[in-house]
Amino acid sequence: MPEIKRRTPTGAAVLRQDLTDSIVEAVLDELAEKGYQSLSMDAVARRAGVGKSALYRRWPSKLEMTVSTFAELGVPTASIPDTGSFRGDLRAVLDAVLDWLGDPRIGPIFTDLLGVARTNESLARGLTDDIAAPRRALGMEVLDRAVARGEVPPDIDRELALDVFAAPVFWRLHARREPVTPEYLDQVADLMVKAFT
Amino acid sequence: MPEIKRRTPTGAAVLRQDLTDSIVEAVLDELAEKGYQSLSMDAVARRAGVGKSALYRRWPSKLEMTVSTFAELGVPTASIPDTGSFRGDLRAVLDAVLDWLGDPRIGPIFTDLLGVARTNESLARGLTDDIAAPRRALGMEVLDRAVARGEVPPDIDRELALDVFAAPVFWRLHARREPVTPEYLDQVADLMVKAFT
DNA sequence: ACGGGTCGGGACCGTATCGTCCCGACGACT
DNA sequence: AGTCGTCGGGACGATACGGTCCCGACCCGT
Repeated sequence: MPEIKRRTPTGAAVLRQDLTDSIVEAVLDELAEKGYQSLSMDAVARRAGVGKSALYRRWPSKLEMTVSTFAELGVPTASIPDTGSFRGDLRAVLDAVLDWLGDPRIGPIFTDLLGVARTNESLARGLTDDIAAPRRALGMEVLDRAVARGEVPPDIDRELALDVFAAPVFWRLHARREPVTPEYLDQVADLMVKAFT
Repeated sequence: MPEIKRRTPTGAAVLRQDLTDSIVEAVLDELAEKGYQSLSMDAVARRAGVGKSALYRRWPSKLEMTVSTFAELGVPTASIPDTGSFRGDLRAVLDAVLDWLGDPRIGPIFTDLLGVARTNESLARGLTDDIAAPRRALGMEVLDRAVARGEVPPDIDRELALDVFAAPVFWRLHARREPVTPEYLDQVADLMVKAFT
């Protein structure tokens, strides 16, 4: 008696977007749980409920799959609304940073990939170009507005300013592993306003 | 004709310190080059010029070897000298941070282990207790002195202050992968003085 | 003099992983 | 109606790695 193969109808002569989506989700979940190095292609396929072939039809390797998957997390960067004051804008920036780095998937993945990027140039470039750059652009707008309002001197070092905005949140969250509260962000905002105006 | 074994005289009934030392160096080198996950016990043994047995005579596993090795990097924490002013002390703190995080071996290893610590509680505790805590204590002294001098209000949030001291250096160096210059530290110090006094 | 523990070296085992290949079933486009 | 490329599934190969074990050589303290 032959083995009965029971399987739902599938596929056509084109990559199915819904499968691509669920693979991407599976990659992010695995990445968040295990980290890049411990992420296994079999586990991703299992989690996504697809065959391993489906993975290799889309990406040539684990690395390219990871990079391109994570890079898409960089896309949804909404502009920071003009709150009318530097203090208000800055606080909104900090919230946005926390939304991102504090996300239970994104934060850990980012921290993990930071370590991997060290020995992987293409991943490092992905982080810088696809992730960091668009976000820094948002902060830059805020600084420009503050200067235009006359709240901040025009000669400040913008790069430095962006560094000190984001760095404490990351540091506290993922290096010190302590929670970041709204009160913490309030304090950071107060400090920065004092430092930059 | 039997194989001729040529080997320098070795060992006695006690662990040889010189071997332990060269193993530790090999671990740090491998860690800096490959990261924890890609560090192989065979590679460490080869690099140190010892047998793999020598490793397992000293530590029960790769993880314990790594943690205890890296923890020793936390030892040499010289106190920050009293420069007479908050600005001066703070600048010295920033230099110390850069000395540590900017070290070509320590910085990369730290960044790497940050990612690994995420899924490894004992390594996370090692980082916090053996590495972070003693260093934060140094910064705390500086804050105490500044308060005693009357340069800084006594009610500031010390934890927050320490965060914003160290975070920018790490962020710039290992997240953004941009160099940190003395001028950069000068600017950070200026900002912090303005923010905290 | 001797025994216990270390030395380098290497064989070995179990396991995990990436990536390839093949299969029968299937569906959209020509 | 046919063709082409996808679908899940699984077998497979090659490789690498952590950890264990054993060996003969060696030396220090007793």
